[in-house]
Amino acid sequence: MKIATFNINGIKARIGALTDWLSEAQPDVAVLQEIKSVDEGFPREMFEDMGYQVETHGQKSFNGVAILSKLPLEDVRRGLPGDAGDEQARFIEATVCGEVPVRIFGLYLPNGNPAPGPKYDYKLAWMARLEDHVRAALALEEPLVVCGDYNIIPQPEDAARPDAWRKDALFLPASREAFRRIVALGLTDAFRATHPHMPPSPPPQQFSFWDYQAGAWNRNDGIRIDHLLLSPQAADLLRLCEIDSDVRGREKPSDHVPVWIDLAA
DNA sequence: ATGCCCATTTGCAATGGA
Repeated sequence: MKIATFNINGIKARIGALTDWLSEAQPDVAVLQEIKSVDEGFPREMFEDMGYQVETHGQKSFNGVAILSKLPLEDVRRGLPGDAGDEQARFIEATVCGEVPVRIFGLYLPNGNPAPGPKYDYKLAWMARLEDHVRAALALEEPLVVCGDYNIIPQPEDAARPDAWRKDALFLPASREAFRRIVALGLTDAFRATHPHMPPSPPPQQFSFWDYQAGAWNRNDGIRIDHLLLSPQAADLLRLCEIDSDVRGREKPSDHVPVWIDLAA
């Protein structure tokens, strides 16, 4: 089962790039962030015609998440529990009914800049809610994939220029601590698990985001902020995790690229 | 040190992104 996460930065602007990538990559499940569309505005028929079931949780102009799946989806839920007053569309979950059922959490974690400030407080509060929700899901001891745009640079090796991010909400110590607390519940970073750091020959750096500005892509000035975290039962099925970096060099690209796993399920 | 670019908006300048 191939499961991909992809921040598309606007569905209207990305219809061509997304359908091209889906056609060639053929993921069973595509978890999307920043659709920047209300549910009624999402071109669902286009993806249904490609064989996908389409579940969206959108809002006007900003944010918005979706799950496209070639396998049946069950128990679709929208919104991150823990704050009934939170109106930002940043979370969707569903169970993919393959040979082995896999629960998928699709998230678009708040950016949090500028830090400190109310936006940063919202980011940390959102992460605390995510931690609670993941803890409860892990208690079921089933295959679970918690994936999306985390807006977190976990380690210095996940940025081309880590010093440039020291005071940014994506790399502040409190942000990374909150991320580590979630991982420490018992999740495995699929990319790190399949691309282990083995000094003195570390693997080449790979990123999932390059800013549109200042020729970041051409200079490979990127960061790795899109992650797939796996429960132990999902990690047991992990075969492969790769980043489709070449997508960033195409026409009208998103500033993020797809990251995907292959599970033996 | 600052801005660079891109997407969206009951749009034509402002906001959010990271």
